[in-house]
Amino acid sequence: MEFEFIDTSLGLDLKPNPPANSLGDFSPKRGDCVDVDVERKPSPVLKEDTGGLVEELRRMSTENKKLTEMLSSMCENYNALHNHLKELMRKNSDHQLFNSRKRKAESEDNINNIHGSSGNNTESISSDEDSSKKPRESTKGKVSRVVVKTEKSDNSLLLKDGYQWRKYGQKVTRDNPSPRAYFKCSFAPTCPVKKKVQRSAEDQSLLIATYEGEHNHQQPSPVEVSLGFNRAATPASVLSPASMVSPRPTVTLDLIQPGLANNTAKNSVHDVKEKPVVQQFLVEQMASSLTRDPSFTAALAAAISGRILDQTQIEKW
DNA sequence: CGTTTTTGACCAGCGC
DNA sequence: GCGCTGGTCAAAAACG
Repeated sequence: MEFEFIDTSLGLDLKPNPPANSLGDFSPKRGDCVDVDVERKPSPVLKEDTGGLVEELRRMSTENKKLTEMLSSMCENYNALHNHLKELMRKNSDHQLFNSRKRKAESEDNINNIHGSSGNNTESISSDEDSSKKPRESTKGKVSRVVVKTEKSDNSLLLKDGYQWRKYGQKVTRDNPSPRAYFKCSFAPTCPVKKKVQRSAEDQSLLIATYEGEHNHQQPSPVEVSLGFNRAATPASVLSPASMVSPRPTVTLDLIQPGLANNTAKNSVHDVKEKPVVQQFLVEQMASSLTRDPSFTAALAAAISGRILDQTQIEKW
């Protein structure tokens, strides 16, 4: 599985005939705006026919500029969020609290919490308060807990983390009124990894996922996930398939930056295994919220149609 | 029609 | 041994 960037594009090719200047660097410049020179002299023959078109072109050009400004504003917000995220992750790595609250002589062995936090969706390290497990479970592989902040309205216990899970049980536990869901990794038949997901008793918006064992296979690629390898994903958390379908280089967020998950140099862009799940959550959440925003999609559609129209007009001239 | 989810039943560990 | 509890199984239902 080799991908360096998480493609959050909406799967829309904004450039029927892509110019040299690509949007790929996610830093929109004023120059990206299609500044159609509507003042340039049309031929006398076309003058009458194109009067209305020129008017429309002018309007679309204005609209285009407006959209570019919106995009710039969005980029600024994104950068601010990104910085905030980095700040939070740095704090989290400083506050790795491992509680030794354990029942009886049960010696906890494999608690590996290497997940960070993100702006909207928050994953954080937590003590293993669930260690009141049967001895047979403590002999299994690694146990890690992830806390994910979800929307209040999202009541599902389904959690998209890049793997394919099959739910095999649900139980209401004594210490928490919220039911606990049990999942097995179903991407590989022999994968022993299990996951328990339960809402926090204190904060219903927090989903606590407990992972047991290690995957004996690679993480499914986004394409595989989009093709239905992750059907357990809830509609509220799943990324719009449109963002996965475009093979062309569109707007791409490079969220994988050294030191984002931990500060070691080995956490390079190419090291997919080290990539924390949280980054996918963040990207998916951002893309999801964007695609769910009717005003954004409407503006996007207007921009696309404007560009296409611009393109055809330029070609005609 | 194959896969996934739901849900009641069952099992095993633990405390009394 | 009994009851409680967490975890798993498996048949039925739901879904795509």
